[in-house]
Amino acid sequence: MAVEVLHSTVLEAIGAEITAGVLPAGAVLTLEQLQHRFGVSRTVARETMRSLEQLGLLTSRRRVGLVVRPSSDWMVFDPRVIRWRLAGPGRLGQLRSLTELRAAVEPVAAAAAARHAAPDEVDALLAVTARMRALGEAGRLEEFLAADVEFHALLLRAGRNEMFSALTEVVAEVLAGRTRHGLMPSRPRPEALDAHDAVAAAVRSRDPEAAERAMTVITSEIRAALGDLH
Amino acid sequence: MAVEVLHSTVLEAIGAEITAGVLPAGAVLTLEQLQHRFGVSRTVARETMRSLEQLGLLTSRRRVGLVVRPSSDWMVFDPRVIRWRLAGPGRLGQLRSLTELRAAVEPVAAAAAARHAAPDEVDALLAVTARMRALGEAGRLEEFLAADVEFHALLLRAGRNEMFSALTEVVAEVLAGRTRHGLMPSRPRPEALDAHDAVAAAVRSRDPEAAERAMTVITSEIRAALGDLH
DNA sequence: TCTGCCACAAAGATGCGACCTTTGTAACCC
DNA sequence: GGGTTACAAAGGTCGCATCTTTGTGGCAGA
Repeated sequence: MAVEVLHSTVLEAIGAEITAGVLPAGAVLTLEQLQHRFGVSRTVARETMRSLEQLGLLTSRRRVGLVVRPSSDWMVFDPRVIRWRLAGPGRLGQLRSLTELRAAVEPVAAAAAARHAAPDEVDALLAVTARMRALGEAGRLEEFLAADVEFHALLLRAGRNEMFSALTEVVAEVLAGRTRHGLMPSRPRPEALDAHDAVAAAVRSRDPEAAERAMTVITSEIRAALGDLH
Repeated sequence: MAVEVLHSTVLEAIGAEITAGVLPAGAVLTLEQLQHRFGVSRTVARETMRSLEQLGLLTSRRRVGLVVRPSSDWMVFDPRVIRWRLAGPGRLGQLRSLTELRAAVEPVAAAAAARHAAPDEVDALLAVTARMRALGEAGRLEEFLAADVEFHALLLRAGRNEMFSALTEVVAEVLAGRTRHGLMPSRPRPEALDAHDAVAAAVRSRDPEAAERAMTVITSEIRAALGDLH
């Protein structure tokens, strides 16, 4: 029997319920409820509670129980929270927020990459853009997505800023969520492919301003695709 | 006796040690060690482990123990991790990363605020800038810091983007860290005060571009103060 | 001697039930 | 009516027991 995933099972269930709004802010749970509902021991219930507490989804108060916190307190940068929200009803709003964040960070990260990327990172970047073009033109969306994620991950890491690097998972979730929820054209637009090439080229020629501009093209296009008011 | 902070006591201790590098990546702890070292029960040790695991500071593996993870896996957006790192040896590097992040996000957030701020938020923003000026010119750094934090918090929230809002704590930690670690002038520079006023004014007149420009002045000044190469 | 398989033990994962501490609340007294 | 007190509910901590996984060393065979 898969005895070991108990904690994460409960965590996933409750986490999804809270982020989806099934358990609204102010709702109260108790450890005992968790124990009975999932048939787990107090130990597991407590660990789950701690996890949820860390994610800002609830607070535990003596004599009261586990109180669900308002969404403004959630740790929205946590990949799990992002995944839950992208899977729930607030999907579009979440995608919009994340896209706006990307639009802010990625151009600056691209500029940083142009300054700090190591030679092998530049090579990798160029290789990925070539792969993206091939896969994109072939209409192999699944693999294109993977290459796209790799491109942005490489770029974020190349900037030598741990905060930017940490956004890799966020960007990956956004890209995957966009594809999964049918917000992508059946075939990547040539302009998008060109823009990715331009970013890689700017990084190779160590031109931060050009990298920033090229990345802005990508992000603003995505914003437009989401129907952002701008 | 304050019996209830056990969990957070252990968490703070181990978290600080890992982020400070006292416990390097690959170091191994066991639950039993934690129990003995802090005189706590297995329950508390386990909850602490889960917390640290969530923060990406370690992973637990059967038959091995609790293995410290490399810094690239840490959840560097978590306020606790940020605080620990700002208190440890990596302080300056951390401050630089965070500042670069702010430089990327805050101008865009300011533009968003100019688009979406509610009237009472505009009022609050103007009130805070006035307060900042008064406190700054009076040299009351402690209270100035609080007002500064409030200014940026208001602005980030006014943009109606939960991801930006979530960075409030990050910015607060940076500002507090800067003051605490003596990286602030004994009296805020007039240019900085003017720039804050300009941001608030741009938000009031609903001018996103002006807000973005004014905020860029603030962030690039801070970057310069940190000796960033740009 | 080298290779591969197996048994053992270490350490986490889960479960139980007990007792302690805090704190909301309602009954009670002035 | 207001303040005080006693009760109980729910989390906080503890210790121990059992189960499961998995690294490792030893033994056997080639």
